[in-house]
Amino acid sequence: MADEKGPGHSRRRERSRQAIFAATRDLVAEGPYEKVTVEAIAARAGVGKQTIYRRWPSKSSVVFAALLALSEEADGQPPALPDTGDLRADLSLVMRATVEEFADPSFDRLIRALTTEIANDAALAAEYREKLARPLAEAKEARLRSAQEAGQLDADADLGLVLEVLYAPLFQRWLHRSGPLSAAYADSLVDAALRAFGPRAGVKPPAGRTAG
Amino acid sequence: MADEKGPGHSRRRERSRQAIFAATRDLVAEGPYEKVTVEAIAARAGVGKQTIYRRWPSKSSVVFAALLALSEEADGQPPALPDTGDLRADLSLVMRATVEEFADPSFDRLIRALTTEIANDAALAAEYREKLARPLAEAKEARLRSAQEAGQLDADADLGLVLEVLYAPLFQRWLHRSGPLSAAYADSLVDAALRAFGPRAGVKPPAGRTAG
Amino acid sequence: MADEKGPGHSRRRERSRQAIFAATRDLVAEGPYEKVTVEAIAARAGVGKQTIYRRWPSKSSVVFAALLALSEEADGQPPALPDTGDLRADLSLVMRATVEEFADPSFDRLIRALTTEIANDAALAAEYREKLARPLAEAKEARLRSAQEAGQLDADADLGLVLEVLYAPLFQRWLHRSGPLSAAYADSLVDAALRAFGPRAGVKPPAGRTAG
Amino acid sequence: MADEKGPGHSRRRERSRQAIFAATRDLVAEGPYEKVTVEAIAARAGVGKQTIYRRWPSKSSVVFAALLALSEEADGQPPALPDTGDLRADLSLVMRATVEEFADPSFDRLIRALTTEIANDAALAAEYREKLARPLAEAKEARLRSAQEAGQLDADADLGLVLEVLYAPLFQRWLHRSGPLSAAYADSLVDAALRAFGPRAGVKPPAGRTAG
DNA sequence: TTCTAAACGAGACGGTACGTCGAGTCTTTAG
DNA sequence: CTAAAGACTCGACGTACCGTCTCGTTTAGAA
Repeated sequence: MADEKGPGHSRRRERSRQAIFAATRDLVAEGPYEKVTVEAIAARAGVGKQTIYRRWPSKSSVVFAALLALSEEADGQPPALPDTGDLRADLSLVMRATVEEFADPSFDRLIRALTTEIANDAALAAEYREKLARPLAEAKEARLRSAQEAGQLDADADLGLVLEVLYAPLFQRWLHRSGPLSAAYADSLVDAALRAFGPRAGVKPPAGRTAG
Repeated sequence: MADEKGPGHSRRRERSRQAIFAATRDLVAEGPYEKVTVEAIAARAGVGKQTIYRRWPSKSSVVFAALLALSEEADGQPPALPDTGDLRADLSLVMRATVEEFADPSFDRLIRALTTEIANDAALAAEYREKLARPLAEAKEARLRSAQEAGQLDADADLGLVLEVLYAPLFQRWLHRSGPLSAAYADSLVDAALRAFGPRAGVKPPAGRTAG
Repeated sequence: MADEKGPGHSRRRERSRQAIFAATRDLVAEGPYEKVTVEAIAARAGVGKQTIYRRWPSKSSVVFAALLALSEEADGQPPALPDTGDLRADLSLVMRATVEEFADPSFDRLIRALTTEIANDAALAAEYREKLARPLAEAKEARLRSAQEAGQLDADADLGLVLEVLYAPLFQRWLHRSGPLSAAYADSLVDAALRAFGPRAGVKPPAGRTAG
Repeated sequence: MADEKGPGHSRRRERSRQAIFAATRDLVAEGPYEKVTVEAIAARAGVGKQTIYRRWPSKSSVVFAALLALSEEADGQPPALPDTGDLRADLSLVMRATVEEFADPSFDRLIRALTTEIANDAALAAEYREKLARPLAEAKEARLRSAQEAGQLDADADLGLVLEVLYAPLFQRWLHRSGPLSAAYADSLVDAALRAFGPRAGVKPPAGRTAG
């Protein structure tokens, strides 16, 4: 599964790989996306263009791989969300953190680049879902499942849908710059989600709570 | 209201304008977005490149203008949503229609191009919100307000937020191809929105409905 | 002979004609020839492009006409060369004057432009010969004929050839910048021509000089 | 002597260089000079435009280099003129050959293009003198010097001037199309030059002929 | 003096070529 | 035997002019 190159050119290989990723990330974070060219990446990484094309088929792929690696570095362990038992508080915390991430210009540019590449390339989109979106979604769903089991969410709730109702409005506002991204906005989305998917009073009492 | 070009080779001007828009739309709808070049547009429109650059500063602008014009043609009158009095049914209808639009490959490519251009150009994004998104949002909010007045939505509901909860998940699924866009999905979003923003049972009974 | 325009918008016509010529000459004299464009001429002359194209078929023609007009202005009367009776002195004077003309940067650029246009356009070349070169050559030949009759040139000398031997080396040096254009050089050409075409000693004694 | 490019993709480089030169020469020889565009050269050579611009700064330079290369190919050895001992005959031969060259339409266009480029670009003119004109002039002067030593030319004659008197009239007639280029014309130039620069009878008897 | 028709200035138009840039490929040389 | 270096083909970029084509606007002469 690992790279496991027979001889030991591994060192060099890995060094240039990291240099390419770093250069890519810096360029994306720094400036306008049209300045992110393969030539600029190669130059900044101190690498030949062919060393890039040997490994990735297109600029999109490099950018994508660089951002993917970014999140993989951070995630030695799978991402986990806080679980204090207070679903509303935990969700609010996470949503507010997301809002703040989007406010960082570097992060903004990084994600905007990623989104742009993904939007027009179905293969990349699939890889994105597999390697980035899904693990994150699973971590989030885990927290929701815990809440569901604790009767804080409707037993029938589709947890994927809950996540969409929470995050998609945030994402869309950010992408289209169609409104302010504030803590209050984050909370209002948490409120809406909890109203939509919270326990339905009197109708479906949480399992195992029969003896009120 | 009309073009009313004071002086002008108005005929020619308008003809080439339409040709440019048509060519742009065709190219975007037909094929991969990287084939949509200013040269291709000019060639297909039977127009000099300069005629394009004289009017728009960038490819983004032309594409945007072409799609904008598309919607302006359709909208002699402001868009209006069905209002049968049955909010759930009306929303379901509209959401299902949206789902179907996204299923059309031409429309898909059109909107994907628009989204991509907008994502990386704040000025274009502003124009998009002003000229395309807002009128549509207002029409939708009008329908929701009618429902609110009829007590089918909570009186305190932020109608913009309701729209986001309805549409953003749909949009995100489509953009990221992260799940099927089906009628059932549309309905589940309507359900969620109505649970989140429907009248709060027993708390705020709809005005004037005391005598059931 | 004259333009014989049916009606007579002559004043305006003539004004713009002069403006075009002046603008053309200024542009040619000022700067690099590639900056001499029809658009630049029209702009500087305060004239529409069509006013130029209505009268001349190409940039070459305008430039040519402008320079032609320049020499026609000067030449109310046909050009005449000094005839003091001393052929060597007269030729030296004229050749030295030519050398000095070529030293003037404006004149240099003017003639260089003219030469360039003429070299690649046989029709223009014909017009040049007819309207500019021939009258000048005839004036010069007249002076030579006078000398011939005075026995200062061989009676059989081809006067056209004499002029070529005098002027062509000068012209070529100037065109190719292949050597200094000096008064001494002018004189050495006069010497050579006189040696080549002067009276052949003892063979054909000048008429009427029998009694030395 | 060789290009000696430190590193080098020499094979490819040389192949494309030759292709560019061939294409340029063909285009110049074939047709009107305004059809000789960098794009046309690149297309015909099967080469990217950038490969041309990487090596030469302007169309002029390419054309010049192509024609220069043409003459360098021919001249493995330095050019030499016939020396039969009979100066008049040798000059007549060479001048007549020149006249015939100018009669060839391809050669005519080639030289006309070269002349045009050179006339308006002092740097190119310098290179032309250095690399094309001078070697040729030196070969011709060598022949004249031989004649001078044999007493067939005046000992004081400026050989450069002799060449100018011989060739400049020919060149000018050709450039301006101001008269027929014939064998007779060539001979009349030889006659004139020999009269102008031949031994001055009785004044300076040729060296080494003391014992007349 | 008013009317009429040409020529006019202005400048947009369909084009061609410019010279530059970047994508992705290919080749050479150094390590 | 891989990687840096960088030249290569290709094709789009955005600009400059070409020569053509309307547009109103003078303007001079005829009515």
